[in-house]
Amino acid sequence: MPELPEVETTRRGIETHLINATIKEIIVRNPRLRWPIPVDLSELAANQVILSIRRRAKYLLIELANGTILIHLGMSGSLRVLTEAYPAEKHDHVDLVLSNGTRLRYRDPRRFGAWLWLTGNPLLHPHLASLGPEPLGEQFSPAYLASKLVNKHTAIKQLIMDNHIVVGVGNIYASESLFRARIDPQRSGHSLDSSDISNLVEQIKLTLSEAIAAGGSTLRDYVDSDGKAGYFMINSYVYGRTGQACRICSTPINTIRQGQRATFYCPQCQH
DNA sequence: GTTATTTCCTGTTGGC
DNA sequence: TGCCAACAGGAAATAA
Repeated sequence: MPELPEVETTRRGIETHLINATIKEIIVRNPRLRWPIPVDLSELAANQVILSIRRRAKYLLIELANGTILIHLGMSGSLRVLTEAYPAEKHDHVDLVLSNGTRLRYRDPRRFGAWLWLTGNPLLHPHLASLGPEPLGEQFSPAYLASKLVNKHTAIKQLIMDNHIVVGVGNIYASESLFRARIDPQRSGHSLDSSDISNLVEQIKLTLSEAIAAGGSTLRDYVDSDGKAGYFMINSYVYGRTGQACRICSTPINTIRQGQRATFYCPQCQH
């Protein structure tokens, strides 16, 4: 399931193939994603030069002179670059075709993703305007997080997954970061002291940075790959390790549900 | 304003 | 072997 590191790795992987290229057409085989793909997407984008490929939270932004294509991978989406003909398979819903024949192919079995057309400043679009800061940016600091935790009785796990507070921390990295910071995911936001908060901010940044670095080395090939492009997983401390021994203290890892989501933690290490 | 719940979708897994 | 329920999950939409 693509989290921020996967999206950033994807951005880097496709950027070199798309930047400054001209779009010939966009072939939509199935428009039924999270929202319908605009019927006129292809004619809007045709003959436009790709100026940049940026990322905001888990959204990818393909910027053209007359607008922006916004892509979200949902939870099962992936993008590949094809430099030669390759038959589309069942869940290959979209091809963005360049004038040189190269294709950006979108696959998404669960169709939780999105392809939308934005005009004007994409960062002001309703989907992006109310998002919190990027976790790897300077704006996401201990002082900032502390300001967001005042009077918050919600569990810290759910707070760091709230896009209004900080973006890009999904279910996997929320559990991992809290383990690495030795913080019990069930603690309420306001119960964290400044030391906890500094530690948590640092571990979120480190965990995500390491995953991006790992993704760059393990998934460098986004060209003509055989369909597995997109996902990778860090060697987790707690995620998915229910009942297995904690890598630090050997206590069995525990699972609970918070807000309909699985949370994994070590009851011995995390307080 | 804040917080909790529901919804979107389908491939995979486990129980019977 | 087949059937079916449960599960996974980001984030918008809706409810409380």
